[in-house]
Amino acid sequence: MANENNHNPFYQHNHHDDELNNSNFSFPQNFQGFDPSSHSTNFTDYLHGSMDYNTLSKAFDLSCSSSEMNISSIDDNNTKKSSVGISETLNSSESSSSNEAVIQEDSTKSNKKDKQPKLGCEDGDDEKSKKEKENKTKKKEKKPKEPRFAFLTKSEIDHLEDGYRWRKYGQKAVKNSPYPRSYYRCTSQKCIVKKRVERSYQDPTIVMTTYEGQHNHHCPATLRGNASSMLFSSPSLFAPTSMGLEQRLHQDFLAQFLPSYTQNDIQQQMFHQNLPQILPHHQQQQQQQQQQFQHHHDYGLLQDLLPSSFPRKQEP
DNA sequence: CGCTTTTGACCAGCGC
DNA sequence: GCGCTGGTCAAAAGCG
Repeated sequence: MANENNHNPFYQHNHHDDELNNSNFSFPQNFQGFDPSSHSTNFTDYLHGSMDYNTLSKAFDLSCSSSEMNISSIDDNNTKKSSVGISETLNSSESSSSNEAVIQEDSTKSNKKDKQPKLGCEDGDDEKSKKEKENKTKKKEKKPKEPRFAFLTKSEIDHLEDGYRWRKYGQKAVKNSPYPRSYYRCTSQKCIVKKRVERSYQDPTIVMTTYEGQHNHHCPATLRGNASSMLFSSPSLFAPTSMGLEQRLHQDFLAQFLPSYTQNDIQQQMFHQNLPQILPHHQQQQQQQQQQFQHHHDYGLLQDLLPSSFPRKQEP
């Protein structure tokens, strides 16, 4: 890979800029569970902050047929980078033809693993062989992956409130990390959105939240005018331009927001301004969370995770 | 009682 | 084919 930023573990620039989705970034090396050497990701999947997925989807105009952003589309046929690539978003097959219908939301086909109940435990070889046959036939149908967004959040709380209700359905130990990864599913009926939460083992103050899929319902806490949507409604960022996505993110998102907002600032805005009014039953929890957010403006660590060319917060 | 969390088992995909 | 790992299931336990 041609890379003019080899010195920076975070940044991988792809010079083949004819497709937006070639703007690849890797995860910081210090984030376990996302080995940057094997999991490349699009920067658009890797926004810093704690916006919920739908907000982002809207903000990025990430409708399934969006021809503009082409966010995180990676051809499943020719990537196969790893089994866990955080940004390996589906979009099987059609990518050669470009900008259209990029991120397909093929959840109907997808859930082959959601699943065969393993009812009636092992009735013998017949059952087993049946299952094996079924599995073989199913193996050929590749499960399209939902688009994913990952967030780094500096917080002492693993499971951050985002307005949706989640049910934890699994937890796994992360290789080489003392911190487990938790798996959550949206509790809303028929909503297939999932999220994973894990903590960096090198900087335990950083929580990585990965959203997968799109909510098919409104946020239980209808976040009117919340900070996240305000932040992401920047016309300059989301208006179609001839500028590459990476550049736009670079110039607009980071230049506008990061220098003036630490991640904690953003989160605190969200929680302070919106959620307590909308989620009275969660108020106590919110307040507890707010208290646990650190109020310092230690931006250094996050800066370290950013590409070296990104604008930096000015020291006073 | 209903919902959520915990946790061991299971499954699928990938690399060797 | 085998082993490893990530992801998911589902029974049991916990909780309000």
